[in-house]
Amino acid sequence: MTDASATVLDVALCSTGKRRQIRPKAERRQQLIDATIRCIAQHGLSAVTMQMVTREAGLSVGIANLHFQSKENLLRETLRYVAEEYHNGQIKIMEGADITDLGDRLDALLDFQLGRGVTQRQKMSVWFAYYGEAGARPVYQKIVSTVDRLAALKLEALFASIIREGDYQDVDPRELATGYSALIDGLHLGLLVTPRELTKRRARSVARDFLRRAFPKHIY
Amino acid sequence: MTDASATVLDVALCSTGKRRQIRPKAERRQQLIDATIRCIAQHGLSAVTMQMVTREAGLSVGIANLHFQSKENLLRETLRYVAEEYHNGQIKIMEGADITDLGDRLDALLDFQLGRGVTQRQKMSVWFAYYGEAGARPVYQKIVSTVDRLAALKLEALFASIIREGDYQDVDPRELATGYSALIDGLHLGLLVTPRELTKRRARSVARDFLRRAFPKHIY
DNA sequence: AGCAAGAATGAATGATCATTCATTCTTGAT
DNA sequence: ATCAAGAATGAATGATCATTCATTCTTGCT
Repeated sequence: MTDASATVLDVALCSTGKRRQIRPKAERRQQLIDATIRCIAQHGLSAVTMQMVTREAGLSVGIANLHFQSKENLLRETLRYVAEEYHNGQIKIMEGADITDLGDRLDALLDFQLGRGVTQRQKMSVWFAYYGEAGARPVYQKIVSTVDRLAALKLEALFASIIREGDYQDVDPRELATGYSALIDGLHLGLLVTPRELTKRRARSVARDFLRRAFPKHIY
Repeated sequence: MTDASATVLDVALCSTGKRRQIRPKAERRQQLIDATIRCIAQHGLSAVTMQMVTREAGLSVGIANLHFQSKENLLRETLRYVAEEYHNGQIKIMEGADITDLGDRLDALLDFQLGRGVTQRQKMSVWFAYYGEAGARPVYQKIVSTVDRLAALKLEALFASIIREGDYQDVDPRELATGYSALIDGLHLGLLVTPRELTKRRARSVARDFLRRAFPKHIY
């Protein structure tokens, strides 16, 4: 039996009993990005250290530089990941052929934007941590605005369809899309900073109100 | 003549030729807070150092700790200052006896919120830098939510008056106030992160649209 | 089994930062 | 003119951090 020696080795190698594992590059990258998200949410972007992230990931300090070359790179890729996840989700709903009714499509979008997945404190924290730095960091600004632009165009197109279908007068799709996006951003901010005063339920209701005022024939 | 010796001294003391000056405590504190705002806007909250702030203020490194005890304290007081400046401005408009027409009051509020003073990149950067950290720092959360609460109540009261005056049906002042505040926050965010796609002019127009849809008899 | 390739480790390094405090300077009262 | 009070300075300190790299370990191939 080799059990005894194996146990001793395991304990000596790591407090959690895990052995050193070799995994594909893509998997390690994702592990590190996930750990970074958790660290930013818990400690704030400005307090995140490489030691913190790698400990959170259950890996050694050297590995982050092996896969990302630098901290700046890791942070940049983390932002890209979160940004793309959010905007791909939106676009999937807006382009998806599975929903034919436009009112249902609006509902699905709202559910996604203010539903469980996105409004996790974790994701919102990351989101706004980067927004906070974007004013001083053109790199962040570029990532966010690039990915934002496409979603904005799709939303505008969806609104335009609804306006045509409902024959709404005096409604500009571009203006309305800008307003709706801003409203959602603002609600996310409220959910993050003043969770006591703004519940998810109320945030949904507020966003729905906005849409109902614009498209009364499609919402409710 | 003591001119020669004085000149030598001045040059030796400071590159700008200024002598060491003794100023009241309150004035130094404000100088440092102003310098902190500029530094956050230019370099981002996470890159701000004490050396950077004191150099920006034209003072020595030691003085920040003399007046604020610690960096954390300085950052906290800077947030408090920016938050109070914004919310006092709002409340002044909402309480001011100089404007009797409620529609005018709404206009004044909108002008303040999306006008020159507030939408300076500097102020917005600071604003969102702290929001970004608020998820992880209860202290920031508390400062913002405390000062936010009062403004939200006043806004709700203003909306309630307008609803009464215009006899608007199916409009909940609380819900609308939440929506409007979120919209303004979102527009600020857009102005900061994607200034190419969202101009101040368009932001104003979007906010005005929101209000017009809710209070058609009061706006335009 | 033995070996080469390269993934993973973590102690060591050097840089940067917040904070301290002995010293210098200014001001206003005597 | 002198002096005490305390405002201001900045070199020094110690802590923390990102990054490096010599070494160890794992995997898959022969």
